[in-house]
Amino acid sequence: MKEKKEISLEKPCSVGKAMGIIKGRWSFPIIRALMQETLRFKELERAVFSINTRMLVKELKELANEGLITRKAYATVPPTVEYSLTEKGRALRPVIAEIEKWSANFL
Amino acid sequence: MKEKKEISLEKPCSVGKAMGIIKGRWSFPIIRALMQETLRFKELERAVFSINTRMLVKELKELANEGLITRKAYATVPPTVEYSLTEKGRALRPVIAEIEKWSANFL
DNA sequence: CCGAATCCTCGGTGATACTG
DNA sequence: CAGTATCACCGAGGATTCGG
Repeated sequence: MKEKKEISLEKPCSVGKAMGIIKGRWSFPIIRALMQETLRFKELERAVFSINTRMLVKELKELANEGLITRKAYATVPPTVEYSLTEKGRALRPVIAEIEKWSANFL
Repeated sequence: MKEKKEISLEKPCSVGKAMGIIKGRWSFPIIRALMQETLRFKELERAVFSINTRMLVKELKELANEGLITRKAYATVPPTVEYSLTEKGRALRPVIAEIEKWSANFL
């Protein structure tokens, strides 16, 4: 199923694979929003400015698939679903920190 | 000129702008190749595995435009063009380092 | 050797309406 | 509230050829 292309993005230097995961337009914004606290779907939709439902769903699914976030659904009415970062996801904090540092210095 | 869309990618958190620069599929591979040494066009084409001419030209232009790399042409025959990182470009080293660290731990 | 110029494909993204 | 379902678009990316 899916059978992604998985051509060698470059030398075997691991950065390529990582970028393959966090390359999306919304990956970092979402991760960043969850970095502070667990959020529900609607809260995320508001927190990540200008994203729409479809993209949010899609990204959340991908991120969950990569093991960066956890989806927890409660059988309440109305439904409640909470998203939070996994260890793997939280481990991206230093990466984001470095990017922000770079942005601050050169942008 | 150009007048990029520049809609607010997310909250004003700077990560968005940075990602806008390094999001391309080839940005990091190229930067990484140049991190070690100055390279000529053809050398780059070989160093960045599986890239093609057009993409290399395009990316180099964009990166030069963003001030990440420097293009230096010599009027020799045959022509010689060397690309090297600027300060701004080299400053991405810690970012890449963090990504590699993350990759090593979680991929 | 170093690109510029074309043509084309495909997936990421967006808007909107609908459902459990 | 938390998604699914469709339709449509645009630009990044690729293959190839041509020029200085």
